[in-house]
Amino acid sequence: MPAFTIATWNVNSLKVRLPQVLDYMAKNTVDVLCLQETKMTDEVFPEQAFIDAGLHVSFTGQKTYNGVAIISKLPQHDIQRNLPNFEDPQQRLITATISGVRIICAYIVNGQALESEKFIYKMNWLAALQNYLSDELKNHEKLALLGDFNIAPEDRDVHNPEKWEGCNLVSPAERAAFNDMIALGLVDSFRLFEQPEKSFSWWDYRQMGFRRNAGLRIDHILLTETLAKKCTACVIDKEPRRHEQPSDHTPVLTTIDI
DNA sequence: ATGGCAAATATGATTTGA
Repeated sequence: MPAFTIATWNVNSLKVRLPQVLDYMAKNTVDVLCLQETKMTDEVFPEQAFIDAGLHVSFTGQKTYNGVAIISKLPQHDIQRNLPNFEDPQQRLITATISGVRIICAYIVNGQALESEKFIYKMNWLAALQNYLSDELKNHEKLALLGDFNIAPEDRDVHNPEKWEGCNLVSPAERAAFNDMIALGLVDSFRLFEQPEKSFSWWDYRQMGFRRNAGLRIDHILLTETLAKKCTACVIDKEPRRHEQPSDHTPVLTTIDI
């Protein structure tokens, strides 16, 4: 059974990070890379750069904010942009089938603060995602949801849980939404394996967050039981975060025998 | 208690992110 590695990376502007993404695909055995926060319209998306590198790509974006893309070594089928059940000007989701695996790439809403309009939007968006997942699972036994969830599922996913208690990204309502996805039968692939203490996928640019390991684990790869059974590894690759001019997020990679 | 960094838009200061 060949190894199939899928990854997620919030690049915080693909314009700035394109060389790093191309370099990453060239130097790593990644079959599928889901990107978030491309921050560009489809008209200016660097599609040709990926094609020239022998890669397949699908994307949906907008000016300044949001935007998602899927990069893959093999062709993509049945590409779907946005949540079909949720009218949304913000470009936050793209789905494709690659090597028989349904890949959902999501940039879940940040939410800003619990009392804000943006938090209401976050919870509504999560409810629509839950419905969408429920539908997709009816048709796809092999499904993976990858992305920036903007949710730290447990206190051990937070560098300083006392200080963060009840805040946006860790609140009970958000964690309940995360657990609703688990209740659909999805598995957090990171927790299938022994992991180092204080493993995070995002670090604040300020106050030397990365050097102090003051981070959060908010980027996740969830798998259906069928894929989880054949999952052999999940790692956070901190190397790109050490790069000059890094994204504030670093890639998470999950390997499955398919 | 506050802002601190980075990117985009715009070309100075504001918004957003998490």
